[in-house]
Amino acid sequence: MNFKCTGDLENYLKAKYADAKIPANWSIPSEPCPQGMSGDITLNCFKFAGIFKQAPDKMAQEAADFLSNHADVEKTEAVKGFLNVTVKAGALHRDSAASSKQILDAATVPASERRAIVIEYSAPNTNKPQHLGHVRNNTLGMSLASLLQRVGHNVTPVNLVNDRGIHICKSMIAYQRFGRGATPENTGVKGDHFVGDFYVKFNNELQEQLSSLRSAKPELAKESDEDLFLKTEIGRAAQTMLQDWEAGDPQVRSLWKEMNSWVFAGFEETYKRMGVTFKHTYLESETYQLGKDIIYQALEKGIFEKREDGAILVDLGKLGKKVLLRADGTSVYITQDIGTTLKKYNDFKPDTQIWVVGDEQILHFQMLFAIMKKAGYPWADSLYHLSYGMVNLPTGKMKSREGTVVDADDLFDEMFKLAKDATVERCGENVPADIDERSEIIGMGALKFMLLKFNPKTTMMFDPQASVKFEGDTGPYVQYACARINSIQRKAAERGIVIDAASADWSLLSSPEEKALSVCAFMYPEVLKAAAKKMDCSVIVTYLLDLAKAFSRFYREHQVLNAEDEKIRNARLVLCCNIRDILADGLKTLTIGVPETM
RNA sequence: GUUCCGGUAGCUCAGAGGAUAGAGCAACUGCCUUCUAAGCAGUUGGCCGCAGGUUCGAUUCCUGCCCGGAACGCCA
Repeated sequence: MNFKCTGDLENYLKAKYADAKIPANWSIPSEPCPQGMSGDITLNCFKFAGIFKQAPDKMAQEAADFLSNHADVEKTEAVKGFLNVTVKAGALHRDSAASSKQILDAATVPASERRAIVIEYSAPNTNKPQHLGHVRNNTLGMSLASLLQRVGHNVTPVNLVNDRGIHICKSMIAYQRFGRGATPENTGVKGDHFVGDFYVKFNNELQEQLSSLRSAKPELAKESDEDLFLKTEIGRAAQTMLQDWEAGDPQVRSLWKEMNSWVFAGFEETYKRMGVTFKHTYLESETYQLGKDIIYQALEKGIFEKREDGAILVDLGKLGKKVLLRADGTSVYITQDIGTTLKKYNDFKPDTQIWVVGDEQILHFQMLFAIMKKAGYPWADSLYHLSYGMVNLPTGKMKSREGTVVDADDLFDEMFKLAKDATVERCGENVPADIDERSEIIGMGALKFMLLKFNPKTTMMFDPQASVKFEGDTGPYVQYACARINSIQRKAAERGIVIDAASADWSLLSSPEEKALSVCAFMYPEVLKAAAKKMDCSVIVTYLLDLAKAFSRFYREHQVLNAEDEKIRNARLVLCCNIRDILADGLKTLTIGVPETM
């Protein structure tokens, strides 16, 4: 999308400087004119004066000369290398917010740039329920998948559940000892929490055995918990169970299946509440064997090496050496990732694979990609780790030992309650029938929006106190702008007012607030595409706040339904509905809903 | 020790080789007989970690240093 006047300027410059080397798909980007400057849009001539071998200020002057004679332009003002352009209201709105469809359609990449993308996120362990860290992962993953899909890519979101390993055995051992036939059904406890409680019980018992061990054998007192793990009775029991699991012991497998099924049922509820869906869920228990196969094949080809003790490892040069299989042939963490990566490739033949995983695993993924490359998969170059920072609390890191872990389900409940309280307070006695649905949309919207506000790389601080506020730069602020427009539209319908986009007279909307609103709307396609390119939804969050703010200023200054006359009223109604469409599209892209009223 | 990420307003965070560095929160001041005050307007608040370098121009790029975080497991 472009303004007609700047498009004409482009053609003018191209014709005038016929021998200039103009980049393919070049166009003059229009930016909103900064506060305090006189103009609607700004052309930054520093950016393109070089193409025409002109000094920026001369370029700006030349563009000013051309544009000041353009039918759409009211006035120009060249300041150094910047050109501030005041566009006539009719042309400004016509080229921007006049059609939300045109704006929304422009927010897609050309067919030649569309890719098939597999994006893996969430990747929980099945030994305990999800917490705030997972919520950030889920939110980043689902929003990124949604964004990439929105701009035209073919996206396959997948989950990889870490459903085997020592951590699950810990919960299983504790259940065998302390479970007494309890189930999520007969206790009414959500399945993932139920299993997680036994994980805690295991650790409590382990701590007791560790301290008895340390007091019995003072020479061991200084050794770490990890080093002493196998010296405890319960630690050995867990280890034995893991070996039994790998050996396929039917009883162990049966308990494992049952406890995992409880966890899956619990996760399903959490996912449903967040709106998380996957095209496919991989289980580590089903992919680690493939990883082993790949490793043995590469070993035969001499790509990987076998150490004297039988362990298989690979030399990754700068990244160091990495063990891929232990001496006893059992797999390590990266083994299953090797298998899963190939399986995902075979299943979906993507152009690229993305992993949404925390930044503490940067080296892990560098190694994984290097291993895939070494193993001979040419597509290894297209693999991408979207790493994100941890979530801290005002008190510091979340620590399960100190009980500061913020549980996902609790958090959702809290956000819901806050939204509901706020809504009830506003409604007074007329509590609407859909209060619960509405509160869920607002509460979950506030949470997701807050998590997406930070760019993914940022180690962010989550302040539960501050998060309870739905004022300022929040999801509800943007939802509120939509709800107000919805309300206007409803009232227009009640009064029998027909909104006629085709006959809107845009020249009537010449106030600064109206023009700023349209200029901001104009930016939407570029914002979405830039966000997709950066794989960063915080770009969209910032933009939606800007657009909602522009609307709030407009709303304060101008009457819509009670406008001076019917023509102005109609144009403003069209403008408002189109802004609402963009806001709603942006929120939807972030997987955030919009309540009809607030 | 090596590598990576960060250091911008009291707090949480944007920004970006270019105009006067922004927003929210917090503090203070106004605005609800008018389409929803989850709102709007305003005031206060900045050696953009420090020192060099490149450039017409650096808070942004480069180098060094200081501070904070992370990774460097046959844990996941």
